Amino acid sequence: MDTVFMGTPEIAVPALRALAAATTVRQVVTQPDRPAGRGNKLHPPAMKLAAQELGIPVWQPESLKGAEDDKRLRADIIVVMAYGALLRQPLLDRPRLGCVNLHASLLPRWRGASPLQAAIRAGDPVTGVSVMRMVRGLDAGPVFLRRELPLHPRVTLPELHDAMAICAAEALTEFLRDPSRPAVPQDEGAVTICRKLVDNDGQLDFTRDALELDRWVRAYVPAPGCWAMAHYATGEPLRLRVLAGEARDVDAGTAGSAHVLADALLVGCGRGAFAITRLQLPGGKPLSAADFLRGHRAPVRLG
RNA sequence: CGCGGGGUAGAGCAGUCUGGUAGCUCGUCGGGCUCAUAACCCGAAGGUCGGUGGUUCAAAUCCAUCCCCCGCAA
Repeated sequence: MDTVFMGTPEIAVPALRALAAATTVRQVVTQPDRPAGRGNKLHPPAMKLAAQELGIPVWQPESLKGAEDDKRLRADIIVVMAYGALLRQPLLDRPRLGCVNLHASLLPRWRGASPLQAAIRAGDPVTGVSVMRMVRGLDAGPVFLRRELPLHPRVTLPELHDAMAICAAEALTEFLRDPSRPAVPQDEGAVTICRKLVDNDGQLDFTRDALELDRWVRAYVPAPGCWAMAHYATGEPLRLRVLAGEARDVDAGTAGSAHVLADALLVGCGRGAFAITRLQLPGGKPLSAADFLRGHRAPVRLG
């Protein structure tokens, strides 16, 4: 069977390997090299490097507009995961067995751009991968199969990311055993949406329950990252990046009031207290709270 | 040439503007106190101040250049 894989970031790489193991991948389509990082140098997407390693031709079109007839997209199935652009109807209609999307949630829960973060932040006990037929509309197609992935109580985004990448590869392998299987429409009444996250989504609100802060930090590290303004008795406030922490069942006063512990910066919350155990200052490296408190004065309030 | 922050003892920092004996907190080591301790007291070791060149009687500090780290924007 001839296939085409479309995807861009690291999380989709194992799925490409799974596809290459089960079919003949004629073409990998990924986003063009983009200026990124310090100095705005061009960086190739992770998928490009993986495809080159596998000896698969790479195509990086700026746009797929009018590319429906391109012979590089000739395939029995096109598999898409985190490609980074919408596919138009003529392309969706083209492959004999259709276009198949791998999505990192148990649809219809968490349609959209940040399903991993959404699952951790919501405290979902289980998430997973959905394999679906692509249709017009955001992650709205009928689902061929789901593969579950339990969420450990203290899981962080990078851990879930890596597990999800493997899970997606396994789900794709399972799907390829019978690509003609029936697909079940999603329950539109159960749809939840997670939009693309921006920097402001990471500003911690200490009037919330400490348990939510706990999930919030685990869900957003390292991107978009959680942060809070640190206010001092004197001087300018600083923006603190909060890299790790945990809810503690102690009384730490009003929401936002800060206290120095041996191993943490304890902040009062709307309910309970949140212990920041790892953080980063502007321009600095990540520090344990203990290291931070050694060389810096302690803030009196966060928020 | 996208914007900005930083490199000083094992760790985290101050000192740099205004050149003139290398400092703070913690850790480490030794000793003391204690039923005991991450507590407290006394003492010690540990740094070519990121590299190179320049200015100067004198450079962590001023100038030039290079290397490395971090954040933002994309």
